[in-house]
Amino acid sequence: MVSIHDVAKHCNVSAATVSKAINGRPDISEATRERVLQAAADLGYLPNSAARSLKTKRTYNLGVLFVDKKKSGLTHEYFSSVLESFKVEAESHGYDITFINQNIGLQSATYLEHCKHRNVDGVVIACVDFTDPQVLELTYSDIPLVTIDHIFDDRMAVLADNVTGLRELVTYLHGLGHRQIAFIHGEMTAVTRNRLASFHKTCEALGIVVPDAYLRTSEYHDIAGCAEATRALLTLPTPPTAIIFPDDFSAIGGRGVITELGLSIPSDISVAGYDGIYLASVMHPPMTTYLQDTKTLGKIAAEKLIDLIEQPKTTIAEHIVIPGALITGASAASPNSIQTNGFE
Amino acid sequence: MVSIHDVAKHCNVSAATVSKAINGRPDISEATRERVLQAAADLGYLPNSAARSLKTKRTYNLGVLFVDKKKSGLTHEYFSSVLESFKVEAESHGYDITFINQNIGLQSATYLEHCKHRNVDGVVIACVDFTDPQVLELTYSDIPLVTIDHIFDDRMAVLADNVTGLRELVTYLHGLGHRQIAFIHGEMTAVTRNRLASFHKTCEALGIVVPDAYLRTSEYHDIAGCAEATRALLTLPTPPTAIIFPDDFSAIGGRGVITELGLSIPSDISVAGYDGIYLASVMHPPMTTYLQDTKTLGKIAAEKLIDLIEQPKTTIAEHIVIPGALITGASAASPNSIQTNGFE
DNA sequence: TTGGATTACGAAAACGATTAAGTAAGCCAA
DNA sequence: TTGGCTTACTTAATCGTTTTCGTAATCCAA
Repeated sequence: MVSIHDVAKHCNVSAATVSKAINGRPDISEATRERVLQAAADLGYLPNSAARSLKTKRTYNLGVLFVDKKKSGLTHEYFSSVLESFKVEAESHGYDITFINQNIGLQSATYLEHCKHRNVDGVVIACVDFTDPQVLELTYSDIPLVTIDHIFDDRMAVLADNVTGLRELVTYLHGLGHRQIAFIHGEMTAVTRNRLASFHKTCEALGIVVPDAYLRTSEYHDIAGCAEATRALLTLPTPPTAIIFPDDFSAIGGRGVITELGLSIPSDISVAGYDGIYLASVMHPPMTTYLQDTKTLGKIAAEKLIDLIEQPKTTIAEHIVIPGALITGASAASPNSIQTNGFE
Repeated sequence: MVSIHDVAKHCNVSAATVSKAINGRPDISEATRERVLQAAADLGYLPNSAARSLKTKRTYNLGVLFVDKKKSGLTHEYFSSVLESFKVEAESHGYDITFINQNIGLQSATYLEHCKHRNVDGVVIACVDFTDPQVLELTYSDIPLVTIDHIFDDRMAVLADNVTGLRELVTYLHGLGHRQIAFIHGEMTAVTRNRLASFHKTCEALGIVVPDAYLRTSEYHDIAGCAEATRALLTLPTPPTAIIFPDDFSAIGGRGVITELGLSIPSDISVAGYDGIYLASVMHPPMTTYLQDTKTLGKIAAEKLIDLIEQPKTTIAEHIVIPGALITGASAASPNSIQTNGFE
């Protein structure tokens, strides 16, 4: 391990001078700066991040907190896509990414304790159970923080545009001729509330009547749950002609039940998902869905978090909504006469 | 920030005593240990990892290096699944995970330099281009290291059992009656060489003749490439009755072409993938594939890496092969007479 | 020539921990 | 009573940086 002192000795200067040269400080002559930098390169000097952050209180490490109900972890397609983009952006600003967990060494700790122990400069929170006391503790702390798809009053938040998403989906289905639209929504979170409100508002505006039985809950990413909810909808006296699922992934369950009951998509029933994950585009027929712009979501989250860290005075906590895009796949089409005759 | 000195003052002992109490050192009385621990808890003391690792040269951080050709990053389903399991295991041993990149702050650096700068205790390498000079530099260093699905002579390696995988797939297809089996394999890596060798060996043992035209290359995870290769196979004078794709994901491309040409799976042609990702099970018809045990792969990789770190003297670099399992989906069936009549 | 700026550097303290070495107190045996 | 062990601490150095402050040298204006 070659330290700053080795470089100093090699140049006949003090360690302080080396530090200044490396960090681009002004009170040093151009000649010595070059001499020092050359020596550092020759000796293979690398700054020790532990020593540096012990002094400066800055680690250039960003914590990532992600815990979903289904324990998908990194295999969650929507999240891993957001995270990948977050990571790329963070790295371009000189930050590294580390995962937050509930350990300090072999002892268990809260998320906040873990963050303090590791001295992360900031934290991004996504997809967690936002009612978890440990998550709340973290959001009440003074660590710079960005939440994804959730708003904590005065905290920075980056959100997918769920209101527009549901409006566009419903409007599109309505345009195809559907008047009996069911909505299987995820468990009650901020995201779900927005989607649900937008669903109702859009239906009302379009004059679509939504029977209570057309609304069902099934956890996000829960294939079995979505299958069950779909089965319930299809066995109603007047089943819907179109179903909107909680997300593309759980749609697998819903579509499975439809096929199993001998119905075909979209001639017998139309379906739509949410998220626009890759999977949705390769299903047969491809999913009509609302694409969430995960790339932008992750990038903006990183940018904003770094703003909070580097310009705390002038950065105000915003709630940034990232637009998505309607993807019209063949899973939705005009309802046939048999399907619609019992209604309207 | 409450430090060890604050706790010391609060207990009227020295900082050294606090450190010993916290770290379970023997030369301290049970009474003071308890007093110190209580005070630490009361004051909300948390050890500062930067200070600690500056002294001890141990960070309890594990670096993860993953860069695939397609820049999938975390969205790579196979890898993210391995990593998730790696992460869970590492955390249970008190280690955190951090990603390795080519930056030190805003300056660019090699992977090795990044590791040294951050003082990671060990590194896991997966899916990278193992001919990349920077990856080689890393493997020639003295950092504890585990590679996944690749062998660097004297380094620890954890590998999926590609030999058994291909043997089982070929044997299964042969058992269904196939004698014209094509293999679209990925770019030439250690993994590919193993699969290819096993493919040839098994075919030979079963008396299957493999025309050169039945072997094609298409990069892993490359849907378009796999589509093209499949198209080439299907336009041969005597097309194969079964095709093995590089992986489940790129199989999407191959299956697309088959459908596009008006053929149906498996009545006209059988297909098999590799990996056993979730996607494979939800395709219609579900993929016959070889499931890689990503969970075990990740877990063992973490265990072995930690062994290397904690018991360097007694841990020998092994090449551990993790068995997978044949998944028989409806994408493969007995070839019909039309398909086979031109041959055998 | 004097003295106030400016420039370029060094000395030393500090960050928060760990740990080798030193020591005071207590105990016990001879 | 003496001296050798233990036990339970403390002292002080150290890890590799950063940063404040001090200072010698140079310059320039009066």
